Amino acid sequence: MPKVSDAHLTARRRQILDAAGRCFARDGFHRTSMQDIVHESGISAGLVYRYFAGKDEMIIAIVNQWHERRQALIEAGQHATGDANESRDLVAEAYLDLVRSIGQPQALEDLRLGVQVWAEAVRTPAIRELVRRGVDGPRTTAANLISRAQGNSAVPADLDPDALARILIAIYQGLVLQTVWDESVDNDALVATLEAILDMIIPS
Amino acid sequence: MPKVSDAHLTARRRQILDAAGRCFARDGFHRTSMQDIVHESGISAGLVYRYFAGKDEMIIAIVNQWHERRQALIEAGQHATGDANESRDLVAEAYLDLVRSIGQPQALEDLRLGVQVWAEAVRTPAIRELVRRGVDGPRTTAANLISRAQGNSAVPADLDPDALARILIAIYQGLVLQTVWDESVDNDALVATLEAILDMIIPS
DNA sequence: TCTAGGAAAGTGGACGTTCATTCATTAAAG
DNA sequence: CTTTAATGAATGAACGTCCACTTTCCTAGA
Repeated sequence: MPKVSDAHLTARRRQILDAAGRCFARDGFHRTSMQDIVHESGISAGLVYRYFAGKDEMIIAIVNQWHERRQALIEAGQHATGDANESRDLVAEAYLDLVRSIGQPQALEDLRLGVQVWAEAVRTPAIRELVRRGVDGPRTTAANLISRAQGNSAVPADLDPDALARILIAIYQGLVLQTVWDESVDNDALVATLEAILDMIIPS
Repeated sequence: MPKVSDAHLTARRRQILDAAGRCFARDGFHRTSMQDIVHESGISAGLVYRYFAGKDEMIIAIVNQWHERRQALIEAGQHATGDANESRDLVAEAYLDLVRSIGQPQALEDLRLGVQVWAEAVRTPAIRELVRRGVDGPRTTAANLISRAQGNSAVPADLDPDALARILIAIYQGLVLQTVWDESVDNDALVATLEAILDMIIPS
């Protein structure tokens, strides 16, 4: 059948999604018009609707893509050992790497997009579910690790594993906000201090 | 001059602002139409423009109001001692009270609004300045307190005061996000765990 | 190897709707 | 009776989406 290659189709889809991502990061989901995305992508208006049913579907796709990237970032930090029973040091280092990545200039656009996703999750149930699922995995992993460490008496027993996991994630989220508002935040100092704190409450 | 009382004017202004706040918390700034606010407030469209030059000015007013409320919340937690040189326990308790307030059901709408403010700050320079200013005060206060505590050797010297202050604020911000996404988050466990952590890194 | 035909890729102006804002007008207060 | 508060239909711009149309590419028949 006369079609174009599959590679071309996925490339076009990515072309649109990348443009949409840039627009959404810059202006938010609802201050970005379809025309904006059309201009940014260099593609005609009509064609966009061959790849996405509408703006809402594009937003969902962007949110999915964002969480996939986040997941990849977390897994990359674990140095690809493939070990399901991660050690404390491995997970802690992956966490610190994640916090370190906040300070990289090339990550800024991605972080800005993330903040828009977080705000949209407040309003749209489908996106809220995606965000929750994206956070659930890392949280459960961390909580299990902390729980195990408590068994070894390495972590004080009065710390609730799930609560502590939530707090660690909260630190990441809050630092993303502060960095996005003020690029001059000293990320190195944050990481060093966070490392010191981790050593105090979850010694290896 | 034939006018209505000043009290009436400020009441009307608040009537509009309250309605706008409810709409913005529910739908975000840019999915809320002026018609929505008009309906929610029970006031005619034209009258709104006697009190606010336009939608943008209303958003600014809402952001200001939000930070004033936050400031009041923080000061209320310090039990009105009026002491400029706050003690560690006083500030720590104010901080924990602030985190505790996240769990109060009647605060949810306010938190949802806050998340919208944070996202808008990414895009709009004027709002970003307001948000930064709102965070700067508490951060400086906390950093100074930590710095003083380090002088007394109560806090490890390898913790950067400003970084630690940022992390504490980040915890608040992240927990707001998580609570807004999932009301069933166990706030009591969070506060208890956070209290234990505070005792470890900033002993009194 | 060449070419006609069909199917999908791609275009961009048109469409109905919704938006923020205005203004001619009425109601009410002093 | 003058001044201001208050109304809400009107306005034009901008929005998301659609669709009639053109271009491009693959296949089939010679």
